This record gives sequence, structure tokens and C-alpha cells, in this order.
Amino acid sequence: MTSDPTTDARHSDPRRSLTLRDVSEASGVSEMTVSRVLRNRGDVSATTRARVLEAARSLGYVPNKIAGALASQRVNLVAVIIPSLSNMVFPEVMTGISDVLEDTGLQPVVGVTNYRPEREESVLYEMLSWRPSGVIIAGLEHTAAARAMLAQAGISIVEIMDIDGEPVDSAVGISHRRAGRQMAEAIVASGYCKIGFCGTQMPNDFRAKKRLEGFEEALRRLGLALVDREFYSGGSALLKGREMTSAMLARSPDVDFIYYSNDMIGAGGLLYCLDQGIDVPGRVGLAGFNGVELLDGLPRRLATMDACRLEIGSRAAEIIAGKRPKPGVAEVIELFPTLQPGDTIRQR
Amino acid sequence: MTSDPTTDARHSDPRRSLTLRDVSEASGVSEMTVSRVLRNRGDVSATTRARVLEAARSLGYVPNKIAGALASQRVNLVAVIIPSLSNMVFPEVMTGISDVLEDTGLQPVVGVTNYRPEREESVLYEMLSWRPSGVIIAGLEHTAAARAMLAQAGISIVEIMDIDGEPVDSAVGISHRRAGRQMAEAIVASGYCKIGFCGTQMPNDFRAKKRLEGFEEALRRLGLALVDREFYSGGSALLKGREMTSAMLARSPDVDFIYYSNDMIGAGGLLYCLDQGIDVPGRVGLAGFNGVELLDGLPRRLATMDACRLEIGSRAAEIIAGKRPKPGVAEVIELFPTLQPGDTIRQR
DNA sequence: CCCGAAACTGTTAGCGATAACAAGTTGCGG
DNA sequence: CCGCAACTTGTTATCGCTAACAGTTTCGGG
Repeated sequence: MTSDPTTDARHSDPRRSLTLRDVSEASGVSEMTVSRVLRNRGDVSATTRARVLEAARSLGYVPNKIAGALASQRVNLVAVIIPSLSNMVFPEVMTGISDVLEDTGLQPVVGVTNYRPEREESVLYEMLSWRPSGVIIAGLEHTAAARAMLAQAGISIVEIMDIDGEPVDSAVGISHRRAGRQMAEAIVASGYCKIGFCGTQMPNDFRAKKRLEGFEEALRRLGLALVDREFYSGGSALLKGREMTSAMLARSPDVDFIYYSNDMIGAGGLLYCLDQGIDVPGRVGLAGFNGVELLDGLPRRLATMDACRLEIGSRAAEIIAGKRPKPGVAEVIELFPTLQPGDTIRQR
Repeated sequence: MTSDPTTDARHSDPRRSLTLRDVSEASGVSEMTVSRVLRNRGDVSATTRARVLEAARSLGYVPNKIAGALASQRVNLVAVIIPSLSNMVFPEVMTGISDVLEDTGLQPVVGVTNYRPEREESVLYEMLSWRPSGVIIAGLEHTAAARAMLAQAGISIVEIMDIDGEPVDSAVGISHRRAGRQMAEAIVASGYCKIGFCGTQMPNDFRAKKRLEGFEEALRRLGLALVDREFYSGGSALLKGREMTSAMLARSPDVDFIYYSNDMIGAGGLLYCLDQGIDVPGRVGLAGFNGVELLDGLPRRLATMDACRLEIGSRAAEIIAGKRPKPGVAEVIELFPTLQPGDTIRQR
């Protein structure tokens, strides 16, 4: 009997996944040395390195990061928690994040909440249980439990998109209130005064809500008020934009401007007006929010405000990656969206 | 000296993250019992359970899944590897996946490859190193190393979107070749004969390539050939659709139909034609691919073919979750897209 | 009043890697 | 030819949790 029962047991199950041990046996060095080679850490002679790499390659060894993370207390994951993937806005934020993390060894892991706070809480719990090295999470509004988890986690937290509120740690975003105000001021300055609003119904889209608040506040200060408003939920945003616009113009024929809570429904509104031969921006002015790429292909350029999506993502990732003047210190970065008047606001 | 040095050390570092040990001390039971309570496994008395839960809650304990997974050899993660998030198609597939996984305890983890095979390989390697319980990956074309990893992993693999090829394990998708053929046949049947094509340049979008192949093959069989073709890369798809359409109609005025590789550029083409007062579908017919929701809001409904995105996602997730007639057995599920003629193909 | 089963709770031994330290090896100056 | 530093490689002890098994307590029936 020359065979070691342990070894036999290991070899008997073909579906067992490989371990350092297998590579170490195949290459005739210790597990530790294999580990060093595969992580490029510590001194290993060129010949040993080559032998180990060859063995690992030919076996098809894939390291077990679960064990590695437990032993080293280091995890190269960054939790990214966002409300939705279908909003176009978030994929772009993701791009900003990925670009920065790409060469840091950090890996984003996405969780989607569908704008539901309790879902956010459970997604966060689940992600924290993998002990990521940082969290990027959309918005400043979270359940009490979620805030507590974030505060307790002992890692960098970056709340993104919005800065109108109290961040747990760092934050990168724009002031949606200010964005709403700015748009209102620009609209009124162009001579419109019967202004309507079309938006989503979602009670948990706090940023859309803040834009509307800022918008109404500015109108009030200018002695005006919204003439009409229309809400939707679900369905094709473009189509809903058409429907809401049609409904609003029918109900309130004196409306001379419509502010949409996002570009997609704004684009629908624009297409509707053009279809109907309504003079834009003469008879009605239109504006959306986000500055989505889509708008470039429309017959007329919708007025909008760029939400700095890419930069929000990259700045947030930089904070997590520690690429900042004072790493480890919480900071709030406010970005400033630019108003793009397009062709749907009357120029005076 | 009443204090245990171990305990002291644990308590001295406030940033240390909590362990079962802390909860066990706080509630006066063993770690094992705490573990049982938190996982709802095994028999635990109601009073103990309550005490443990209270302790865990008040401490803000978040379990360490890294350690848990290592010990139990079970990971509730499903790797999902897709080329892009900005394509609209993939978020929808994700939705299908999430919906099914939601109540299975499994969690999707997304990796994005940007249509780069070497990136796909490294994303896959990274994900496999976390030992997920399944992999859902877009496409059938992978590097040799990636195929080897998939085959070796010893877990369920589902290749999605496409079934024209040899899957490693299971597959769920449509035949893009057939989709291309079908569209060609429908177009020719409607009397068009000078047909052009507009698509992306991406050499690694194998599905778009297969659609074009099928399309051309069918044309050939019907005694026709593409009259002109135009490619783009990057930028706003809607805008590119306009530009390409404009270029093609200028260069080849006899073109009477344009087949687009996706709905977004098709929509751009449609808007362009309407702008220019070109009679659609009389003077030119148009068709895209995907059946994106966006189209519903357009002035005219673009002909397209639904790619079964949601169902692809949910079927794939069902295979991973083992909700199938013969769990563990590889299967290939072909779905059949339906042609939606819309208003941009001449009816005869 | 005893016994076995059921209901609970605890103990022990890893899971597969890495940190920290220990121990060979080699090479070069003195 | 010795000895110390630099270079390589190996050993040991966790990391935080769970499987498997081992006690302990409770309870009802004979």
C-alpha cells in the first residue's frame, strides 16, 4: 500500500473542485509557494514560478477567493446598490464606476432595489455579508436599519446622485432641488407662465421629487404656480409621455410649458407635439431632465439638464479606491449640471 | 485580573466587525445555536431564538457569508455575464432572471464584458473564483480558456440569447440565423427588392452577425442580394440611425428597404424618413430587431422581431434554480421570436 | 417510576486560503 | 573556509462559520 488514503479520497471525486493542494502536488512545491506565485507576492524563483504556473494552467485551477478572503481579511468587491437598470441613468453611472475600478483590482457587484426601501435594506444586508471593501449606494434616503448597517460597516460608503440631505459618510451628486429651481428660472425668464408638470408616480424616487420641489419653490418665488400636473407609472416612457402630454394639453389648453421629470417622457411629449403640428417652442415649450444620449437623434433637441452621471460614477469609485487627496476622510462632492436649452425653449 | 485577554483584544478594536462569537456572548448561548437561529435551521427553543435575535439585532450583527460559504461549501450566488448594460436588451434579461431567483435564495451577480472576449475570460475567472452555484452567460462564442473553465466548473452553465452553435452545457435562446431569414422572407414577400442593411461594426456581436448571415442567405435563395450596407460604432444609436439612413439613401437612391441590426438605429432611420417626408413604407420599408418598448412611442410602429428577452432570462434562471423536469440534465431551449410587422412594411 | 424518543444545546474538526515566522540555500567578503 | 545577508521555500496558526456528532433535558406511555 503506497497510496495515502487522504490523497485517494481527493482523487476519487472528479467533480471536487481543485485546491492549492492539487497544484502543489502537481508541481512539487508547498501550497504556500503556489499561493505566492498565483498572487505575485513575495520572492519566488523564476523556475519554480514557471513550473507552478504550468501546473495550475494545465489543471485548470481557479483559486478559491472565499477561502482567500477569509484568510486575508481582504475582499476586492465593491457593492453598488441602485434602484433600477432600465433607467439608462444607472448603467451610465456603472460605466463611470467600472472605468475607474478597472485598474485597481476592485470589482463592482451590482444590486438592484426596484425603488423599494425594504428591498434596498435586504440587498444591502446580503451584500454586506460578503464584506465588500466599499459601498456605493444611490440616494440619501434609506430605512433606519439600512443607515445603521452602513454606519456600522466600518468601510467607505458613498451615497450617490443626490446631495440634498445628510450623508452617512461620503456623497457625490448634484442638488436636485437646485436643478429644479434653475430650470424653473430659465423657463420663466423665457417668458412662459402657464407651466405644467409631467412625472412618475413613484413615491420613492426622491430625486425626482426634490426636482419638483425645487421647481415649484422657484415658481412660487417668481409669483407663479403649476397650472397642471400629470403622473404615470409603468409602461413605455415614450408612449406615456405622449399620452400625458395629450391629456394635459386637452385638459389645460392654456398651458404654455411642460416640465417632464425625465427625458424619456419629455421625448414622448416632443414627438406628440410635432405629430400634432403644435409649434414648439412657440405655442408650448418643453424640458426634461438627464441629458440622455437618445435625445441627440430626435427631430428637435429637447431642453434638459445633464445629471453628470458618468462623473458621479467615477468620483464615487475614486473615493472607494482611495484615490483622493485625503483618503479615508468623508467628503461631499457636489457636481453642477449644465442646462442645455436645446430647441424647445423659446429664446428671447 | 478577571478579564480574559482574548476577550479584551476583541473588544479593544471598535472597528473589528462582529462575529457569531459576539452574539453568542451577548445572548449567553453557543455560537452554534446562534448560527442555527440566524439560518432558521435545526430545532431551537422559542425563548432562545428570541434572545439571540434580539442580541443580533441590537448589536447590528451581519453574518459573514465568506466564512459561512467556506464552511458549508454552499454559495447562493449566480454569476451572470453579459456584454453590456447600455443595450436595453440585457437589463431586460436581468429582470427575467431576478424575478425567478427572487424566491429561491439565489442572488444574481452581474459581470460586464463590453463585447471583449478577453474581458469575458477574466470576468468569468473572477466570478468562478467565488464558486457560484451557476453561471448564466451570453452567447455561445468564448475563448478556448473560457470554455474550458465553464466545462470544468462542475456547476450548471446556461448560455443565453443564441442557440446557433454548440453549448457547453444548457442553452436558452433564439436562432438569430433563422430570425434573419424570416425577416428577409417577409420583406421580399411584401414586394421589396432593393434591400440595404445598417448595423454595428462590432466584430464580437456574434448574434447581430448571425442575423445578417441568415438574412443574406435567405435573400440569396430568393435570387436577391444586399444592394448596400452601412456600419457604425459608438455614439447615440438613434442619431447614427439617422446618419446612416441619410447616407445610404443618398448613395443608393434605389434602395427600397432598410434592415437595421437593432431597433434603436431603426428608430433613428424612421425618424429621419418622417422628417424628410419620405413615404414609409411606400417609398422605403424599414425593419429593426429586438422589439424594444421604446418603439411604442414612435409616430409609426417600426417592424421588428421580439427577441424573447424576458423569457430567456426566466428560463435560464429556472435551469440554474433546478426548477426543471430533469434537473441537472443539460438542455437546449429554443424560443421563437414573433415578427411584428408594425407600420413600416408594405402590406400587400 | 423507568425508558426511549424528541427536543434542544454544545463540542470538535475542518472548509481552502494567507500572515507571520522559521528554516534552508546561495553567494560573497574577510 | 567561515559567517552573515539576501533569497527561497516551508510550517503553523488562524480567518468565521457550519456539518456531524455528542451530550443534556423534557415528556409521555407502559
